[in-house]
Amino acid sequence: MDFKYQSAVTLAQVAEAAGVGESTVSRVLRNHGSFSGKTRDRVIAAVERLGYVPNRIAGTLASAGSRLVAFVIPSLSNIVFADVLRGASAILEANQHQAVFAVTDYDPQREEALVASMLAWRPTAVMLAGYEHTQGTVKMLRAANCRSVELLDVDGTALDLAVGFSNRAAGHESAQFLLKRGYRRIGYVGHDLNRDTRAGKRFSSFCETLSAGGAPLVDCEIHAAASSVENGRLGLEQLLTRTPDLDAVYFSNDDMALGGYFHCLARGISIPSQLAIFGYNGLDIGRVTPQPFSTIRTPRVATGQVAAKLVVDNAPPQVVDLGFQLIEGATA
Amino acid sequence: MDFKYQSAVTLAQVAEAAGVGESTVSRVLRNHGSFSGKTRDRVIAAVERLGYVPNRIAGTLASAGSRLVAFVIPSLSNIVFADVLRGASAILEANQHQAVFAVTDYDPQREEALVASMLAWRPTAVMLAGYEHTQGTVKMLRAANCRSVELLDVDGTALDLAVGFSNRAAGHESAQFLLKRGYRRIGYVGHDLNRDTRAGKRFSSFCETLSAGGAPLVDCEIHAAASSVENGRLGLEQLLTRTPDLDAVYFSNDDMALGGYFHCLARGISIPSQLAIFGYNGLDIGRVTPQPFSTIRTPRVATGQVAAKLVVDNAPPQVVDLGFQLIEGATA
DNA sequence: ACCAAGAATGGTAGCGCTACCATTCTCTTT
DNA sequence: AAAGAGAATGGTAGCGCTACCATTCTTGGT
Repeated sequence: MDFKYQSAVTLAQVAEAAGVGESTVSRVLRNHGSFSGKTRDRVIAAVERLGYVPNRIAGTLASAGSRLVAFVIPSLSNIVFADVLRGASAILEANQHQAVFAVTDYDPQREEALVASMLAWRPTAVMLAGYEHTQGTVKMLRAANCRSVELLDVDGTALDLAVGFSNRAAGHESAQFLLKRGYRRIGYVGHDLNRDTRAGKRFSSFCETLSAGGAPLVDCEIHAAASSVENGRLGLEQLLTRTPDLDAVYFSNDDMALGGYFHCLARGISIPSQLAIFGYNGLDIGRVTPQPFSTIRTPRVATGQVAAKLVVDNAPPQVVDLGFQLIEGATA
Repeated sequence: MDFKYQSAVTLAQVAEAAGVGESTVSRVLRNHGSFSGKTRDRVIAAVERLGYVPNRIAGTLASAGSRLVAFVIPSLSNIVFADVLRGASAILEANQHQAVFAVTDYDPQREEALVASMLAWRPTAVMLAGYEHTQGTVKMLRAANCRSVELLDVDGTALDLAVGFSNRAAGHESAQFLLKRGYRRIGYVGHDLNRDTRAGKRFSSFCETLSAGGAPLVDCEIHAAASSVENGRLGLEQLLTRTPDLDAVYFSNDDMALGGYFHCLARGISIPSQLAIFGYNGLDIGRVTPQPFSTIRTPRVATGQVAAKLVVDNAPPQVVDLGFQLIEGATA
């Protein structure tokens, strides 16, 4: 079987059809430089008649500006990244940039390989999740003459640009909130922390604050798998089997927390009197549950927007901390 | 401010550094054609020493094969498309293809504009949601020498390739199921059907089957907005305010149904004895709720995988119906 | 030692555009 | 009417690669 790409209509053909030079067509199409109204009309007419679609590959090669922005993200199922992508792609589109993406599955080695293959497209920028990258990734990014943006974290040293919020601070504030509400026997249900290092940062900071507050973490249940509602439910079930007398549980995120919430509903555990639940992310769904979730709302869409804005503006290296918002809710 | 793209290392420089010709470097890098082991080693060494990253832009222009697959999808927030993308991108990556995407927000005009800008990258294929496109989109796609895949629907005439399942059949089976279970006063809560035409197909087919079964739809509440858990909850609330004596409600999808489920939980409406709930999509979350959802599970990830496979194999035009699975659940 | 046949390599013409420079065509201005 | 400024246009050299062809080295067979 044979591939054949794209109608063979080229700029040269348009030029001939319109009876003008190639450079004139190029100028009209990019609306750059000067040309008369008549000429423009003839060019446009020829373009429409021939159904010409400019070849950006050639254009990019000639002008050294790909207007492509590469996203190398851990997962697509996780709404967090979908939100970031959504925020970013709106801004990028408005500025004639295009998003390309690849999924690492939280694997740093895959990240490295994917960054390499992305770089081959000479993107304007590469967007990555967090600060934890392989040496190879860092080296490539430094060598490449393109911007990089590290997303959803600000606890670390940025390569170039970074946009997000402090996961340490989030963990800290979550712990403080629970302590202030009087919970003392606190547990944790989480997913694979080696892979999701941002969740790991929240967790360790959470634990430190609890200890400092005189009520160190009582027990935790960590599934070595991706976060999901199901794992949250299973995790809480196992945690409570082992340690039934907890009065509050901190979840690695709202998906996990929702699973825990369902477990409580199913078992008739009343929230928050018998058991308090606290999550992370501030998903929309947590506002619609019978009891609104106590959680931390993160500016995910804004993270994408700001990141995209910095890139299209070619802003100088900087770290933008967008902060987060603690939602008191009714589950803790 | 000035952009500067990528280290200026070119294949020619690698060739010089390795003391071989350009074509030899190209052959080694693509592992195509013949060359000696010594030569390969010298080339590889030079590549590593210089930190050379091949320029795919130039490569594509020279070889007329972009290995880019464009996704023009309605939304990223909707897990459905994220699932499709996930399935597809795994297959594409394994075959050295790259996914590029753009979001239409369910607007056919935007779809047209985005398809045009995607075509400029001379993609191997363009992936679209459903069959409803503007004339302009269809014309471009026909003219362009690239494959197209219409996803998540098979009720219509495909442009080229199509992968999905029948939304009409889904609506039909949902109605039959509710009728068989003895529900007679059935309502519907949905989101914007003009935009999500696949939901529209399910709904109309659902209604037809109900009527044929002697229990025509009693009432419906349609929000002219995107589907969301929140709109599901609000929708059911309004529907029940107007028509309290329904015995079952069909939702446009599981997100909406989950909102309805939460409404019932909050109001103490017992499911399914007082009110039955039936959804669509078979989201994971519906398996973890205290009562598993009655719904139709759609092969979303598989849709992406199959679509990608057809594209990388350059399969002849065809429509692949992946079917779906009715989940009896406990909510209807 | 000689000759195919094939392996290994190098040279180079594009791919379709844009950037840059050269040229031609208006108009004022004096 | 001549000159100059600026608008409008065309020609063309690459951008960095790959495809193709030409050439040069190895082989093994006789």
